[in-house]
Amino acid sequence: MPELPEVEVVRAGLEPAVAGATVTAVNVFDGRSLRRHDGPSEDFVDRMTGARLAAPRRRGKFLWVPIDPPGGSGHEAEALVVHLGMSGQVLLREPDAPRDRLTRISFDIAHPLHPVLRVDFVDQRIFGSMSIDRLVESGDVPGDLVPSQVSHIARDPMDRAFDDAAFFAKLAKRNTGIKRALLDQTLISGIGNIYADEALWAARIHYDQPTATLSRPRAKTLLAEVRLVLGKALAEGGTSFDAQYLNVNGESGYFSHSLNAYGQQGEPCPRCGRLIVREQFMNRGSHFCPFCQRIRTAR
DNA sequence: CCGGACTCCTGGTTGC
DNA sequence: TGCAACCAGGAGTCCG
Repeated sequence: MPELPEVEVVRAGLEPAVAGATVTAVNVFDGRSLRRHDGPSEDFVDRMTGARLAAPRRRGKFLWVPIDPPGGSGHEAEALVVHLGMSGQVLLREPDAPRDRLTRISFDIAHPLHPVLRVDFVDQRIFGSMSIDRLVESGDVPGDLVPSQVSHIARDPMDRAFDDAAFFAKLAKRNTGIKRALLDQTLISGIGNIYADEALWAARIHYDQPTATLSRPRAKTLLAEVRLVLGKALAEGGTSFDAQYLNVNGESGYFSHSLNAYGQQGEPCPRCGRLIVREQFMNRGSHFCPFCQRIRTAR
């Protein structure tokens, strides 16, 4: 599932292609991908056609491209918001390249510095979406704008303005399990099931350890491991990235060959050799080492 | 505030 | 071989 590293790879790859480009045509093949757009498909097409695109931005798993609509000034700031959901991909293609069967939305873009390109939004399961949204003040950093539908999403741990101390304080006040907290995008964003399991394994913390009983040093270790695992994935996603084609979902985008816990049930724990277990938790799988990762009770 | 259930959805895999 | 059931889960909403 696309998590922070995969979305960041898309953002970075998209940037040189779309920043400064103009949308010359929009095709909506499946309106269900506009579920989060406030208006019909025609409205989306009308407002995107002719729009000038700025450099894409990201918070957590949300991606957006600020747009300058053809109308010009007087209009409030807007952005094309992209969420990849479970299976979304953004592909940059030559204008005449064949389309993926599961392409839901497609844009033709013209750029003053390079040839016309096509941007395809491919999404098998349609949990992802595109929408036009207005930009609002993020609230903590003046002048920092985010789409209104992203305003409740916390900053992600790779964000310079992420406040470690505030995160630890909120964590301590929560009355819940640590994995639930890691997956709560309003507390810390960008982490999904894969990297949650990986970071918890690295920090030797059980997924259901109550947040209130997690000592400050262990919480610090966990946040450091979160950043480490996201950073590694980012580096690997970056190396396999081909400037011509952005591929989000493919196995290549994930550093599946370096997973220690996720999907490793039945395999020996790389640290202690005991078998990794998979348990059902929060309607999904939780993978962990039952020896390295035990719930610690406060004494 | 918290957690569980439910919704969106389809391709690939499993099981009979 | 054929087909149906099952599984994957990000995020929002609703309810107890």
